[in-house]
Amino acid sequence: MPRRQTKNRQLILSTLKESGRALSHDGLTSELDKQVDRVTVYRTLNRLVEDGLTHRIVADDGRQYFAVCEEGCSHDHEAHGHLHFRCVNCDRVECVPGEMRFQTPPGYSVENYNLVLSGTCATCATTTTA
Amino acid sequence: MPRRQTKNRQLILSTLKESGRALSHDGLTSELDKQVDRVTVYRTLNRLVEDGLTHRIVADDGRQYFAVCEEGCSHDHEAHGHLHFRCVNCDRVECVPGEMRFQTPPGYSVENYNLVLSGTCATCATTTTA
DNA sequence: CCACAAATGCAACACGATTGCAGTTAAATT
DNA sequence: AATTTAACTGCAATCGTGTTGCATTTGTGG
Repeated sequence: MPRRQTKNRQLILSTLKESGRALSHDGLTSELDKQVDRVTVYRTLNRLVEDGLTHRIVADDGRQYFAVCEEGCSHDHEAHGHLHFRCVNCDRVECVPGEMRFQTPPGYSVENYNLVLSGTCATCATTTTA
Repeated sequence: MPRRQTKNRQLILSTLKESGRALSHDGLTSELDKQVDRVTVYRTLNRLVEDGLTHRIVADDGRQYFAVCEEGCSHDHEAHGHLHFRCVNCDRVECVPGEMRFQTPPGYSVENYNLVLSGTCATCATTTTA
């Protein structure tokens, strides 16, 4: 039961890669010109995450965003320690440089990170009157 | 249009306080013995967050959890910089001591934090055979 | 005590995400 | 190259979390 190299899989992966940021299903399908079924997109993304080619970010709006794992991404599978920023105005999600330090209580094992900052990005700050 | 001190509000707040951790709507209503309407719980929690008495955590499962603001919680409103840990087994959410350092790109303004680690808590690690 | 707006409860809705299943297709095997 | 088989697709239906509209109830300030 190996994985297949389908058109959709490649299309979705390359779209994510080209975008250079994290896309929601929504944002992804709109870039895909709606040629792929909604469910297929969901399933394909889940497979990509399983395969370690993509990582999943659950943002503070409760939605999932997906981004390709950049080179040198030493973290395994679904676990990613880097920070993300989500603009509440344009809903774009990007990585932000940074690190975090924490002390997990004894006996606890951390398997996944989900670190999302939200606010206004530079583009929206200058564009909007607010 | 001031806020009212209703039975539900006090009940929910005290339940949260007694629990000592962050509860989901689900977990909250089950502790409430189902005497309060679902929607009322949602709305009451949102009000408590607005009033700064409670803070909202969107965990990596996409669900919202609520916890009372402990004393000395200097962060304002909905913004909270502390880390949370969610056990994937029992779904409990707790605060974990720690700090984080990050450099927001110039022009970006951070208004909210959402930092959730997930994994297995000490209790579940010893209880389950896994 | 009374008026008025806040809070409640019910129903209905919105939306993200998943599941079941029949039909399609990549890819391994001969 | 034809065959076979399991992965993948697409459609419909479903689930779960959270919200909204509206009539009714209930605090609370004057």
